[in-house]
Amino acid sequence: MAKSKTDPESLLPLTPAVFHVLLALADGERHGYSIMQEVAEHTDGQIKMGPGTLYGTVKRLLEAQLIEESDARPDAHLDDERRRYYRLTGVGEQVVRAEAQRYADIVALARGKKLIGRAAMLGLPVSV
Amino acid sequence: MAKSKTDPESLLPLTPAVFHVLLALADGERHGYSIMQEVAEHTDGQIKMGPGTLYGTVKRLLEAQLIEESDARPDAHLDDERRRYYRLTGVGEQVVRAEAQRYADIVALARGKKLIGRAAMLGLPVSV
DNA sequence: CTAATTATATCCGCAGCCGATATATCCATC
DNA sequence: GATGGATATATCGGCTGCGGATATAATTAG
Repeated sequence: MAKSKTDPESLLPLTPAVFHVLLALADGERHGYSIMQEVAEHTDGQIKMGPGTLYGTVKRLLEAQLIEESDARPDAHLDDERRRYYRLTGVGEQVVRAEAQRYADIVALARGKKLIGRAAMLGLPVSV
Repeated sequence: MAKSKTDPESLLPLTPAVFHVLLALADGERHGYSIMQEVAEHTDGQIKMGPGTLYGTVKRLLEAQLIEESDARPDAHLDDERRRYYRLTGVGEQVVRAEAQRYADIVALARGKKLIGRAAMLGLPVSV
């Protein structure tokens, strides 16, 4: 019995842009601009998400209730009023977990076909 | 110095459809229809690539010279004249390796954020 | 005070996914 | 040997959404 529209599995696969945004939010609240930076950082600058992609994606994620805006603000002297902070909802976390698992399955498949080595899958430096 | 247009890294990230096709060809020649079947099989039926996606993608991959048509035919009694077999080119293999590595990096990141466990990354069954 | 950076937001061209549709062959069954 | 369903390839067009360009304004650095 599918739980109506909030069934995590039914939302897969995510578009890469959506996945990257959810992934950036997986370890805590962030504002839009810092999501862009985090994505660029974690992909070594290979993927640079432009503002059109980011804010469009955020809008759709809010509508789908995978993320929600937070009203928590940092200390006044660190704050920037322009910022809008977002966090994962419960469903959002389930979805990003499910998608991460799907990615892991694909990586396992690629490993089975000898396209990459074991170290690569562990995300460890080769010599460990 | 980038090697003109055939620099593998510059083609990343691949669209999911392109990646799935290259992945299906990674362990040998296949014809179009069997690529569809392999994708459906390896994703547990979650992803079903329709003919529009498949043949459009194959066409673009041929133009980009990531795959090429093979004229090798199986034994006559196993053959089906309608089939068209494809295989990865050298560049195609480099590209699918690079993309698989990129996926592995993302999975490693997801693991760092505790979204999935270690077993999941190894592609092992999670002790049920 | 000025300029660059930070930060959010919208618009729109374009790529490409994906279901619908078409066509033809292969093969099992009657 | 006819009939039907599965196999196999191919094209078309709607639609989603990515992503660069553009706009605006507050913040920070110099």
